[in-house]
Amino acid sequence: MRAARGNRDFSDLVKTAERILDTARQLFNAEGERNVTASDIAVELDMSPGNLYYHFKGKDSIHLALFSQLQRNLVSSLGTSITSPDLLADPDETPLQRSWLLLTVVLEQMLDYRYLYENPSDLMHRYPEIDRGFRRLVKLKRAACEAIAYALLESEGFDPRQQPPGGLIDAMTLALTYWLSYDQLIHPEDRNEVIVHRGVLQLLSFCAPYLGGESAAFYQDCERLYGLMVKP
Amino acid sequence: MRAARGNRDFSDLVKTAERILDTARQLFNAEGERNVTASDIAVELDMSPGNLYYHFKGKDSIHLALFSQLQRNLVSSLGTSITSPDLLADPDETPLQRSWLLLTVVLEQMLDYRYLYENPSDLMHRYPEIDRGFRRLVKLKRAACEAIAYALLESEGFDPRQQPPGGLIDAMTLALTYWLSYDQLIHPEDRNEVIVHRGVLQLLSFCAPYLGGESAAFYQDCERLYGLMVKP
DNA sequence: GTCTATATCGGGATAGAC
DNA sequence: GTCTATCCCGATATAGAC
Repeated sequence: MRAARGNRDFSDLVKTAERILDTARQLFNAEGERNVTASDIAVELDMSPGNLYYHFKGKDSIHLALFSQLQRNLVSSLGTSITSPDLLADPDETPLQRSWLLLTVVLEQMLDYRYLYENPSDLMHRYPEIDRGFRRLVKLKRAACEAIAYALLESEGFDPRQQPPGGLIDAMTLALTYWLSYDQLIHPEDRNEVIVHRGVLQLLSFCAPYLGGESAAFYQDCERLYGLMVKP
Repeated sequence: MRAARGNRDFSDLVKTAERILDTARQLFNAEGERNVTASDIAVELDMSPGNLYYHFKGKDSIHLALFSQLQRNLVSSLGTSITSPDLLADPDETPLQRSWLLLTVVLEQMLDYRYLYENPSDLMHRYPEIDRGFRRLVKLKRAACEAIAYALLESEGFDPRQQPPGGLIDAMTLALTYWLSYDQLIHPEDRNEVIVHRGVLQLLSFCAPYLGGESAAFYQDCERLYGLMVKP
């Protein structure tokens, strides 16, 4: 009985901290980070502000904790595509299909922390750690985009020693950083899945002019889907 | 003498209001909008907070005034490319050269109000007018990008009735909205002119795969310049 | 761990003198 | 038009009881 109680207390501690982070993240996404106060988070959790400060020393430590969550997620998903591109070379899948999957995962991870992408420079200005981390993440994204572009182009007979077309990598990285905000501007009402899907297609479309052959068929399917989704 | 005095007072009024807007804009750009208080602006102008409130009813009205400045500028520069594309058809210039000039002007105008582009959703959340206006501006940019893309592609024999390649217009609009923030992330130390120049080339590069012929030569020059600028 | 109460601070905004 | 003084409020943060 005593042991059980001890376990429960410990798991409660962990669970409370997690619940705080989760609720904070959702509020940030919904209301905009600057408009959410520590008390707002506490209220949403039916919890006193004092109690919240027991777990996290104010919004600052919440932000740092949330950011390292996102960082872990993205490093894990983006990292594999760069460090071990061969590992992903499943013979059952085309490079295009693998890219499609990777980009979908990354955009979905970003979606959970979208508040970070809506006002990046404000948060970067206030938290040097986030500043450094965000820049690192962009570099990581850039490397991943480069890997994807090379994989796609090589699969179409592009000479791997050649420079990729000018601006291609930056175009992809730019879109992989700001797509969520941009699409939200154009289609404020659309559901998240639609936004992610459009983003993936947008990303892949940058390589389209350089593709021909088998992958082109897959891409045609994508574009057809895209067209269907945009119209209504 | 009395008339002169009256004129001076009036021009002082105008000048003070202008000076406030100008200083506020520069502070916003330098420190980040959320980190600049009304007092900060007053201090920078060697002026009391009370006096500032005489001219503008707080940060709110400053923001609205600054935004309509930007809006006027962009509507004027972007508008002509859409409403009267023929007017710009100076026989001495290629469509590529005209596009280059237009995009340079637009990015420079944005640069003066870059704080708006660094944390757009925060400002949009707080000011409904800015929300509506910003979305309108994005639509306007999109229309201008479409006009540019059509002009470039048609000059290369592209069938005007055909749909432009999927994602091309959105790629350009995305870049024309977020380029300044993105390049700042990658090259924090670079001067503004370099950032603008790189942005223009990035924008034009989206149309590059579909170009061949005379304009391609001009574009080659651009890319050479681009390469020179990125290396050091 | 959780609560209530309270202290503190900074920015927004106004009043009234000059 | 401009200044000084002051008020107000909301958000952060802490103290101490339960």
